[in-house]
Amino acid sequence: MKTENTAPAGESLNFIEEIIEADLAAGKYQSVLTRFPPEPNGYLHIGHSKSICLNFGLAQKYGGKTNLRFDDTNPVTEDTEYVDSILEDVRWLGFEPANIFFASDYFDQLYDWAEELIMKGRAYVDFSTPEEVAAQKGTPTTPGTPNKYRETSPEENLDIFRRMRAGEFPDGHCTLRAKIDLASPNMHMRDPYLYRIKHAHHHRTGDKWCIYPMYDWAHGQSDSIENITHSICTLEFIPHRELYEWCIDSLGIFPSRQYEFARLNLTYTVMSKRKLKQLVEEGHVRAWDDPRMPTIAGMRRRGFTPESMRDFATRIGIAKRENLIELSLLEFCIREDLNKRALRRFAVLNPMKVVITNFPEGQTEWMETENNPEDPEAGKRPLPFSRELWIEQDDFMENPPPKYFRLSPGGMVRLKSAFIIRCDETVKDAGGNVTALRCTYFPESRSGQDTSGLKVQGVIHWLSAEHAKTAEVRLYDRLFRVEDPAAEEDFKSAINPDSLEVISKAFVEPALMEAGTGDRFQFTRLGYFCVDPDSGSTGMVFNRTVTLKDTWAKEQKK
RNA sequence: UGGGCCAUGGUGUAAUGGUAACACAGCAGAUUUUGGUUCUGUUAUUCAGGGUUCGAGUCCUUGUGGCCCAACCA
Repeated sequence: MKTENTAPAGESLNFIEEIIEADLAAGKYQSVLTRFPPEPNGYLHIGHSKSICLNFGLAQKYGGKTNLRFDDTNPVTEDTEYVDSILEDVRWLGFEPANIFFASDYFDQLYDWAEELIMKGRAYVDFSTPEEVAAQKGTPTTPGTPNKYRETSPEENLDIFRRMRAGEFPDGHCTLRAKIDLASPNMHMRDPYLYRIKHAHHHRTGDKWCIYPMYDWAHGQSDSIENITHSICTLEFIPHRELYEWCIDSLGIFPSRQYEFARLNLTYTVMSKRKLKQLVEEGHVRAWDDPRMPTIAGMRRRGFTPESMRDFATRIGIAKRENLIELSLLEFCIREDLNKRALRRFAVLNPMKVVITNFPEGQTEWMETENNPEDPEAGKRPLPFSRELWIEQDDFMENPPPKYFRLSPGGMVRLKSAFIIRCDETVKDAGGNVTALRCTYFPESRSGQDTSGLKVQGVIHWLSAEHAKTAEVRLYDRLFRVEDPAAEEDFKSAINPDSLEVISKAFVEPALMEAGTGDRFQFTRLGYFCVDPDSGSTGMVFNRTVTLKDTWAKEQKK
């Protein structure tokens, strides 16, 4: 019993919570309104999960609300498939948006504001090519130079802009640019693009528009329209903040404010949508929801729980420092969650036949074993024991090293929840490989009523060969061989060729055949597994979510 | 070489001028019919120099290092 009495340490806040509490204390806002603004051009990944947990978590903590807003200003890369998956993923994580909006809901308003800006003399239509504009922008160390379009009158600009909207010009013919400061040390303030011409079909507005607003012209105003108080994004948007505020100030609208935190990086993982998309499209993984992918859909299929992902998000914290989180923390989170909840089942992945020579043929004796030692309420289940069994190949060694607790010639081991057996004889094939074991069991060593007086160090799992069913089991390993694949010259060269191992004929308890898609189990001594949606009439398929901690394997590597 | 952001154990995150802590990882041990779980112990931290102060991880200053910014992407 601990008697130490530490002072009631005040809860520590992350820097965004500090800002919010200061704003609330100052009466700046009555309540907190955040938003999660994904672009529907790919699937959400665990980095987005960090952002979702932050935005929704802040709102929950301070009695506010969070909108889901699809940032759909670029019709050529966006698709409703992604809209659907994003909404599903947000809800699966356990959050319900207060509103579901689209930046495209605001296209009319955004357009009107652009005309307003033109009439104020703060925007102009530019017919320069992208190359010309780049040259005119200068470099970070040299100021840009204005071109003739910068001096076009508001009236003429308005006329041309309206013709842009009317579809008079082809793609790329001209753009609308803000007239700010070509000498600004912030490159984003050197007359940024506001609108570009794209004769493209939009997933929501159809063919209504042939000009589309750029991110910088859409995002801050969208926040403002929704009265977002704290607009939270990642570090790379810091240079955009000045422009974000310029737009809002120029229009005199609700002053949403932007704050930036460091995105999540995970060891042995890539986290950019572009790279993830590449993995999918080039077939390095099967799909966006491949269980090896760090996408929310992939992790769900892999067997992660929403609870474990939220727990992970809180444990990694929020700060402005670049970070690279160790995968072991994620594994800890899912193991901790599943250890308490997952029912135990026996499965033998790499089978070795064991014949109990002193057990009668054709006879079955029923054992009983707990469903979850961490949860007595989970109850017990019967387990059939018979003359021929399957055990794991790893649980037998002909020439064992010191401290090997499992079965070896002449050695004894306990079959969990059943009997102690002794290995009397090995059966070998022509190549000298051990193919089966002939063992003796000790009837008086029955689990729970052991009067044998025998002591063994090892306990292994097993399955009655007569009763076992077969299933496919997919074992996953990290997708990359190096800690930071994104730092490689070519990240794909770091792909782990052994990230998937398929065991097409593993043995499992009969009870497992009734499991439904997504059900999670601990295969005793092996790891956590869940039922893959590929399961069906042709058989059950299990995905390994994560192994159990294995201090013996670690010892072996030394 | 313009501007911006950042710097605390191996990895993250706290400490809000007053004993550098928590988690993961590591190591050692106890318990265990999962080499799991649980429990105990333990290793290891303020980028560098200067300054202010009774006292600096924190404030000032000069460096150093890392990251970001010149897409008709977000």
